[in-house]
Parts: sequence; C-alpha cells; structure tokens
Amino acid sequence: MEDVAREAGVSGQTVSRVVNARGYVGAATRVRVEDAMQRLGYRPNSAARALRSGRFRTIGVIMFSFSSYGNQRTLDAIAVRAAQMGYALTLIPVESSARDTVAGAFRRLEEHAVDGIIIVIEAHQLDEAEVEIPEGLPVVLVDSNRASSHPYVDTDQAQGARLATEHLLDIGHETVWHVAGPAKSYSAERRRESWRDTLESRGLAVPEPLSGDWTAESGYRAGVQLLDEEGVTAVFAANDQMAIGVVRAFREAGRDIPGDVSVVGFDGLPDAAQLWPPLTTVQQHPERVGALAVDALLAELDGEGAVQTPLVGTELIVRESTAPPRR
Amino acid sequence: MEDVAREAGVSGQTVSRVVNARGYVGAATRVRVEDAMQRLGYRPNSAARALRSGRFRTIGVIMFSFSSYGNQRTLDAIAVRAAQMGYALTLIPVESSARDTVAGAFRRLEEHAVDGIIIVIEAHQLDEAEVEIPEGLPVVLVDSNRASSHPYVDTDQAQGARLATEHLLDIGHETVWHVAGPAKSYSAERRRESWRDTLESRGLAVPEPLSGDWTAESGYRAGVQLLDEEGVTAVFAANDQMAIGVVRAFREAGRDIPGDVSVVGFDGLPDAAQLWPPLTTVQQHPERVGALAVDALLAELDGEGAVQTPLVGTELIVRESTAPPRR
DNA sequence: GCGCCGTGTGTCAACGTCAACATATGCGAT
DNA sequence: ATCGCATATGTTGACGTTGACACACGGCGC
Repeated sequence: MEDVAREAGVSGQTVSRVVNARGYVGAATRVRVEDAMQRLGYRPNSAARALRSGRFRTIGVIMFSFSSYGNQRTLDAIAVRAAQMGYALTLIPVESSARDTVAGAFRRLEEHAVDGIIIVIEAHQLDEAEVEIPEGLPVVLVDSNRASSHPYVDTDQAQGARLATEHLLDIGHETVWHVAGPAKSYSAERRRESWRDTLESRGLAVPEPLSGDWTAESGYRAGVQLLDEEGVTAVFAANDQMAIGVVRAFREAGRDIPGDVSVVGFDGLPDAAQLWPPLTTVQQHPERVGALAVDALLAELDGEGAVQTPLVGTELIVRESTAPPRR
Repeated sequence: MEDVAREAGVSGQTVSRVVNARGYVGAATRVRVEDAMQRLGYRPNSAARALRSGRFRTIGVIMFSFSSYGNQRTLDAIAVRAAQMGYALTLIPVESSARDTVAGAFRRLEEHAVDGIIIVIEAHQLDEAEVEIPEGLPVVLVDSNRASSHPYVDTDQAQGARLATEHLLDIGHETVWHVAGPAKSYSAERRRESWRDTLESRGLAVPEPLSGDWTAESGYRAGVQLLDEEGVTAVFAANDQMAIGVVRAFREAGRDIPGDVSVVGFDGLPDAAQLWPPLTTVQQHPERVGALAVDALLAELDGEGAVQTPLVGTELIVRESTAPPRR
C-alpha cells in the first residue's frame, strides 16, 4: 500500500479511501491511485484487514465428509451465495459421527478465522448438549432440529412426505409402506412422521416402517424384507437412493415396477429421471436452502438478530415408477 | 494474549512461546500459562498470526459448482487431508464455464488469504493461456491437462478405459461402442483415446464414438442413437451416469441388459451396485486423488519445488450389466 | 575466579490496514 | 469581511502476534 501511495504521490490513507470507496477523494487523485494500483499489481492484504476490523469475511461450514447428494448441493449453494456476498468459505469436514470428532471440528473452527458458522449436520447426530457451540459466534443450522436456540433453515420435509404419500393413495393404493432413513436423522424422522400422519388422517392402516441408512444398499435390504409382506403395492422410500435399492429388490424377485408395486423416492436426484423406470420423487431445492442459510447467517452477523426463515417447499414429480394398483 | 500474560504473571512473548512450543519455557511457567489460557478461553487470533507470518494456513480450492460426483468426493478428500495437516480450506466456486467467471474466481482468490491453490476443473475448460494464474502462488491441478507447468494429480484415465474395453472384448464381444464425455473435457478425451487405442491394438473395427455431457440424460440420448446402429452388443460409457441413460434407452426399446447388450460405466458410483442390473464399472479413487493433491501442494509450499505425483490407479468391478454376447 | 554456554524471560518493533483526528482549501451565506 | 460547511488529504496509533535482540541466572571447564 505504501508503494502505491508513493507511486501516486499520496498518503496511504488516500489509497485506503480509494480501495474502499469511502470518504472524499478528488477525481484526479482517484485515477492516479487506481493507475498506480494497476501498475504495481496491488492487492489489499486480507489478514491486515481482518486484524484491523475484527471481521474475516469468512463463513465456516461444518459438514460430514462423504455427505449425501443433497448436502453436497447445499454446500455448493452456500459457496455460491457466500461468494456473491463477498464472503469466503472455510470448510471444516467431520470425518464420522463420533462425538469427539464433532467437538474437534469446533475446536479447529475456533482457531480459524470465521465470522459465523453454518452447520450442515443432521441434528440428532449433533447432540448439542454435548458439543459446546462457541459463544458469541453466530450459527445457522441446516437440516436440523427445531429445538435449537439457533436459527435453522430446512426443507419442508413434512410437506414432501405428505405429497408422496397422498399421491400413492390418490391413485388407488390402500396403504403405503415406508422405508425410512436412519433413526437418529432428523429429516428421516420428520418424513416418517408425516407419512404416518397422512395415513392416519385418512383412517388407513399404518404398516410397520422399515429403516435404512440412506444408501441404495440399505434400500435393497429393506426391499428384500418387503417381499415377505402381504399386499405391498406402494412403497415410499425416504430418499431416492433407497428407492433404487427397493426397485432392485422387487425386480430381482420378478415383480414389476410399477405393475405390481409403485415406488416413490425423495430428493429429486437428476438421474432419477433416467432410471428404468423413471422414478417418481419429491423434488427438493438444496440450492434455495443453501442461499437462505447464508442470508440468515449474514443477517445475524449484521446484528439483525436471529432471523427464522420459512421452510423451503418441495414438489412431487410424477414419473413412471408409480401407477394405480392392479385390480 | 495480554490478559493471559497478566493472569499468569509473564510477558506476552512467553505466552506465545507456550502456544507455539517454541523456545525455552520453564515447566512451572508453562503450566501457569496453560492454566490461564484455559481459564480465559484464549484463542490465538489467526489474522494477527497471518499478518505477522505471511502464511495463512489456508488452501484455496477452485471448482465448478454443480460439479460431478467424483469432484465432490475429491473435494471432500481435500478437505479431510487439509484439516489433518492443520490447513483450512477456502472454497471458491465457479458458476459456469464462461471464461470470465473463471478469471473472476482467480481475482476473488487473490483477495483472499490463501497460501496455495488446488484447481479441480477439467483443463480444457480452463484455458490457461487466457486465465493468468497468480504469479508465485503454488498451484496444483486435479483432473487436468498434463501440458501445464504446474504439478497435476489425476486418476489413470487411460488404464481405466482400457480395463473396461478389454473386459468387454475378453468376454467375446467383437467390438465396443463408446459414449464419450464432452469434447472439451480432458478426462473424456483420455478415456476415449484409450478406448480407441485398445480396439486398434487388437486390430478391431473402431465405431464412431457418441458424445454426451456426463449427465444420465445425455446418456439416454446417446443410447437412443445407438438403437439405430447395427450389431451393437457392447457399450462403454465414459461415466456411470451416462451408462444409466444408455441402459434406459435400450430397456425402453425392449432390449435386454446384459442379454442383448452389455454396458460398462466409469466412476464407481456407490449406487451403481444397486441398479437393475447392477452396473459393471471402473472404480476410481477420488479420495486418494484429493489427498495427493493436498500433499503435492504442501510440498510446493515447503519449498520442495513442484513434485509430480504418479497417476492413481483404477479397478474394474464386474457386475451383471455385462455378459458374453448371444451367439 | 573468569568466561562461556545453556536456559528462561522480557522489551521492542514491525507486519498492512483503517478509524479518528487534524489540517487545508474553496465557496456561499451572513 | 467573516464564518460555516463541504470537500480533499495527511498523520497517528492500534489491532494481536512473533522474530530479533537483550538480559539474567547458574553450572561447568580451565
């Protein structure tokens, strides 16, 4: 900066004013300074800025490694919005759900220069009672527990699950079986409860839900179990990957999809449209979730207090994996 | 820091020495200082450190948003390794392949505090001649062009493509059709060339390759085109997603997989095992690629010069989507 | 007894930036 | 003519850390 100031024949402060477009600067001076910056290839030193201002213009994101497709998309959206707002992203991966690694992530974070944190970890896995979230550091939760004191941003899981279940009922199925996600996942729980509520509100039988771990493989295992049940004509899987596994299990046993059994997924994986048969699914909008998370965090940062964002809606995409039951 | 020093009855410099385990500190003093740090919840200010040392302990990653599954996994691996090495990750998303946005990413990066950059963008899209990579900033390329002056880390695309092609030939197919990735992708090009070389080295006919854009949908379109060709019994798709689309196209036309046509993918998507039929594919190891990229960058940072890493191998996973041709 | 070295600790300055304050000029209003 | 205000620029110090240097003490070899 000093070099630029000398080159332009002004003081460092004037350079600072030009860079930040703050305060009065004569037009001719501004041009001279900009010229000098150009010539010398000047870049403001962000460390010094951070030191001076106490702000790092950086957002920390805590996320499980090997995360789901949806979370990856959310991360992507967070990165894009953060970049738009002039913030950098610092990614803190958590290698497993072991509790001390989550705590370790926080410890690592505290030593890094972030102004706020977005946590993209299903809340049941993140037992807040045991992981102290650093005091005074704004936090936004994604895909998480409403009970928290921090603002959260999430998809409207309940609405999506209702859409899926109602679709199957509306085309004539007598009830809908459910392959749920892992017990400790908040999203899985909400999808399951909404599925149950939908059935109950119509006075229908509620079959015992099965449980997977989001992977296609666990969906396959659940599908194999369903083969033994009587009268399974409609299955709602808590995500698309498990739906893929369910489809495979039925196909392998010679049952036709959707002739014998209709299957609905959840997520809106782009590839779901190209499966055979194309999969009916609930489209989520992780890009909206990510952008909202950044916005909520920045609002907190700007001292606007914890702003609660409305849930992000979903849409049902009907494809060929669902059809009315055979009479 | 001053507070800790006062609390422990020492100077700030001694606190610094304790924190960094550098220089001589009496055992009793060390304990007193550590106690004080604990009590006061002291955290070193990374901005001040960076300002003083000129090092940020941060790696910048430039990557396309809406990136492929493999790149996401690579990012994940980079994050994990960086964290292990005590580095933070700053993610700079590039929203499209438009050239000025890539340049913009660099500009954004320069203003941020990074010690080095890992670029996870297929090199043909990143035309280096037109995007000046900041001078003096160590760079490692992933999934990229060998012609660059920077070290690169990559999967052995050629080996994988050869494995896939040879597998189909070895089980009796007369030739292998190819659905390639986008023309401007370096990985796509190498897979295509290796497929061609393998056929030619056996003196077999080389059918005209089709081209997709990595999506399942483009694979479907390619598959539809293949329906019109004579004698298609084996297809090697340049990634798993396009393979999914190819399978759909054939299925929809009433052709059996693998009875009428064998299909091989590339990537090793976890869900590929649960497709119907389970997909034969080439397993990549993005986690190794990511870790190597970080290692290579840190080596550069430590002044060890540009270290070239060997290519990461792949393995063929044979599943039920491939079978000998019908006689 | 003297100097030297290893150990333990403190003082000072500097990293690059910017807020706060001080200074200077010109112009319109009183 | 004087004052007030908007404009334009410079000076100073502080953000938190650490490298360089200085100082102090005790033990060892000669």
